[in-house]
Amino acid sequence: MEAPAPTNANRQRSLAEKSIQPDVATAADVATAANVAGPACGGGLFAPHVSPIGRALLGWYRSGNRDLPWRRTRDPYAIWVSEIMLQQTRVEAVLPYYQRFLERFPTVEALAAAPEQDVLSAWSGLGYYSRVRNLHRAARQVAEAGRFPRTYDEILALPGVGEYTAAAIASIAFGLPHAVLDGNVLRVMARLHADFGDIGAQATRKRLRDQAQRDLPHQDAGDYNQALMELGATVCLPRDPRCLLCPLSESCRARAEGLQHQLPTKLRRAPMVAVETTLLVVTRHCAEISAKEVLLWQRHGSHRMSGFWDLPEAHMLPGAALGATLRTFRHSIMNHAHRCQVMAAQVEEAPPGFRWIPRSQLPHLPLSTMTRKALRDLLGA
DNA sequence: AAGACGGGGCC
DNA sequence: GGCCCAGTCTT
Repeated sequence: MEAPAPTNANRQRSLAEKSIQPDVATAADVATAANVAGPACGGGLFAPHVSPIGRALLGWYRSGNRDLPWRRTRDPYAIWVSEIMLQQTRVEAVLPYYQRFLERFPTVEALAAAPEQDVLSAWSGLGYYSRVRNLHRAARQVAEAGRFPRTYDEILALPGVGEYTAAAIASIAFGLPHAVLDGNVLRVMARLHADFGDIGAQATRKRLRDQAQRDLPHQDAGDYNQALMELGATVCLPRDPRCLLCPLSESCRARAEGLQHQLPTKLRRAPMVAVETTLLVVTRHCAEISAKEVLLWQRHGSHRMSGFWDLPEAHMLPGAALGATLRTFRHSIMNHAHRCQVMAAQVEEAPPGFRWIPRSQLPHLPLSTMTRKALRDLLGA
């Protein structure tokens, strides 16, 4: 019982928002409308109508789900942070970052007040760094406004918050009846309804979102959404659907026809591009501070990974004296497969745009993972 | 509608 | 090496 029953005010607000929902009226809508119209029903004396699928899903979810830190809070800020981190990122990858980030920036005001470099540094390694820049911007907006947005439309208006995240925050933090549509829900819905449409196409996504919305129990929107995602993450797996463990197997059309392995349909995909990269580790010993320094440059502007520090590539320092090859490694970024060669090098002085960074500073800087790999030996103790 | 945007884990 | 992941924003 971690989630308190939605208040009557919540239900009123939900109804008011129905107009922005593209779905058609369903039995669940009618049931909710009846509850709001009638006397307040405390303690679930008059249980609203819940579809068989919604009931099965909630029963399964509540009988045991993963104990995740963002499921232990009702703080909209904490839930918001978790949802941004979880965009295109696995739960296991998020866990170590989430706790640390919230300890460092425990409130939206703390995040708003923090310098950009600190925020980037706390996100460093998680990827998709525009997420954290938008999160930071949004935190400043919220702090400025003095209140956290409380409707789907207000939440959606925050930078970095799209339809998925707005529905997730609205339902999980505020109990509003908005179905989420993420990769998990897409897969579960495509199988459940044996829908062979390309899940990258808008028409298919709208169809599947409507299906998810149709079975959403308006009193338990947050748990329903999390149950659907939990099902996709632990049972309705991409390659190996565990239909024998699935609470929806009786209702699943793909399962009935033995098509679960052929769904969902995904069409487009960018071809990989091979890239040869030579990174230079240029060091010097600074007598003044009696420390080893390394030559780095910082990305600026609206380009990718703005604010991050990088090693120079060989073509950036045509005058450098190249030394030994320190190591080689592979690193893939999106559809670019880098083969990286790390070489020692020397320069007379730092060229324009470059700075000498003391080795002790490295752990506190925003560094891409490719740079971390190249600097492994200098980053260690 | 198509591209860009990180990184890691799995086969 | 390809696929997938609690997506969003910009052309």
